[in-house]
Amino acid sequence: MDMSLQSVLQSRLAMAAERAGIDASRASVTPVTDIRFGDYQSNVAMVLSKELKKNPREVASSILSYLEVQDLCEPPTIAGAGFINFKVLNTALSDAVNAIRLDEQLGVVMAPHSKTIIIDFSSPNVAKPMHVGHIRSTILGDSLARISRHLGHRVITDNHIGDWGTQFGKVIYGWKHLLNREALEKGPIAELVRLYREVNALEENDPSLRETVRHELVKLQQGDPDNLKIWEQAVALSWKEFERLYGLLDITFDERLGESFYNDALAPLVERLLVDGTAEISEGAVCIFFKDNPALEEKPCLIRKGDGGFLYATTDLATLEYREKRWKPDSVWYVTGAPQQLHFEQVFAAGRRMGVKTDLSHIAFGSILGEDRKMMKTRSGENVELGGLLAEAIERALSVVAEKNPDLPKGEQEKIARMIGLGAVKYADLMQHRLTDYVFSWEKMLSFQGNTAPYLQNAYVRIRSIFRKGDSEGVNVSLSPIMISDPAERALALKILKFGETLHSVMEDQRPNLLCLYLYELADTFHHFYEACPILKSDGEIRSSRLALADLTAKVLQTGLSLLGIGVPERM
RNA sequence: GCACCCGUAGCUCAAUUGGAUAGAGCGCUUCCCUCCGAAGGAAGAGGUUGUGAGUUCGACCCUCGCCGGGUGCACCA
Repeated sequence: MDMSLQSVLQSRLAMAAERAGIDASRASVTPVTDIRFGDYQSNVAMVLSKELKKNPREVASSILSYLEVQDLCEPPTIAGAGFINFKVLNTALSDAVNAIRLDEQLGVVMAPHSKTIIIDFSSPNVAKPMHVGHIRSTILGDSLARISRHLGHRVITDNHIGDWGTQFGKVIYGWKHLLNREALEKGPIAELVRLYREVNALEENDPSLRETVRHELVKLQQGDPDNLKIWEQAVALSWKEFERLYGLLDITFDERLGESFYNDALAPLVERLLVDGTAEISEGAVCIFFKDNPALEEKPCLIRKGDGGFLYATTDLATLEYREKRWKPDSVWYVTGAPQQLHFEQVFAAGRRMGVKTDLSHIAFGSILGEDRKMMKTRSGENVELGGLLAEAIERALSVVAEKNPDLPKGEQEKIARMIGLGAVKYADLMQHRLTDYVFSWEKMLSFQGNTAPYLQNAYVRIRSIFRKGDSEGVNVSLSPIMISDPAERALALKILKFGETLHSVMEDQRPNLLCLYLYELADTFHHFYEACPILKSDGEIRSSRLALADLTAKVLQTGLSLLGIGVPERM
């Protein structure tokens, strides 16, 4: 499968335009906005009429006079201001859907140039629990990685965890004086957090302690063996808990190079930039100024503090250099929240100053809000922990499954509940435009109605149940060629053909919400088909054709959801 | 003060990147289970796309000015 129906029409149109002596490079064909106009439409004539200084309808008609598509559709028409409309023949539509059925990629065309893309996401902090703040980065980053890979790109996912912060002064002091071994084994991160808080409180009461705690941090940074050992254990214990959550979410990383990995590179990097004149000292700090960039003119990028310490940006630049050298990427995507935009503008500008040519993107996203429309927090004002949140999602899903399907064995109910609960959390996040803040609502994300994961999973389950039913009743459920004739079949077939294009449009702006929208429309279109066209109750070729169409729909649903990191159960 | 993001139906959000009469879900009003899962479907009400100009065949989308909300802005990450 190398050409979709849409792209065939597009290239025919381009050929016709060329013969008409018109620049054909921008000839594009898209699905119609309204079924009354046919199946596909093109607005080339209107786009080009401006520069040709001709009437758009005239341009359209001159293109049409050279257009040969009689094997694919009815004679194209000119409508409105100069749209060219296509109504695909049932035979051509049937052929196109049958081709997709036999294609492992379901009609998805590989990206013409495979790129190396590094995706930097999730990045929790050691000795702290993962919380809602990490949800979007983790889910969005994972989905983008899956989609990029599916389109044939070489993807490197890297979890740049915060394993080298100032918090370690407190953690180490606490470890030495206040550690509860038993608690550490039961819940490592909870115990590390307790140590951190307790030391914090002690410092409040006894400011003289502050110096001692700071000294523990300095010792760590200077390589003190005892402190290093404590640090290593804290990192390892934290990783264990992170991995449990990633396992639950079915998310993996190719690399896990945290901030500490770049420690040794920081001092030489700053020195080098000072020597070659990229950076300069200002008010005691080492800065990179951007005098040629009006937006950043007064926003220098600080890479070393007055006291000699390094900053967030320093590590990011060292990381960027390392990645350049090791992977020679075409793109690096940083999946972090919108508030960090200025920071990345500075880092990217500094990177370019250092000669980095790679395409660097900040894949920004909005915040998760509580029902009160303020940043989501617990009642006591703390961050909501991811582990607890996922557990609650599964628990809520389980009670729904147990209620609706009490006959299923307990073990299967739990398995299904995991898919529904985790799918709901992921989908609620991904279905929205990434830049808008979104309001977290259990009720909405777990609803079986509307644009939710459970609704889509249910559409899949419903199709599977047709086959189970057919099997049990001895109906022949073998699949034979799809023959499109009914309007509901046409609509479903056209929607299925749109799958590949949708994935490419997601990549244009890193927006999985377009895939969510597509899958929802697909499920919706299937339900129309399901109402209008009896499947098991029809006979012969029509039944096997409709079964095949339903089966193909299920495959696209399953594949699409898997690209969002969401699984489908066989029943629910 | 400056910069960035966002203002779309009562609520939560879309809109194929400048295309045809701005679409869904929730909620509301009516219908449809002797019929493949009603966990579904059909129909209806609901809009000056914050606001005022501009650009053009055509604007939710692009430009400029306002209004309202959020976030960030030199030694945290």
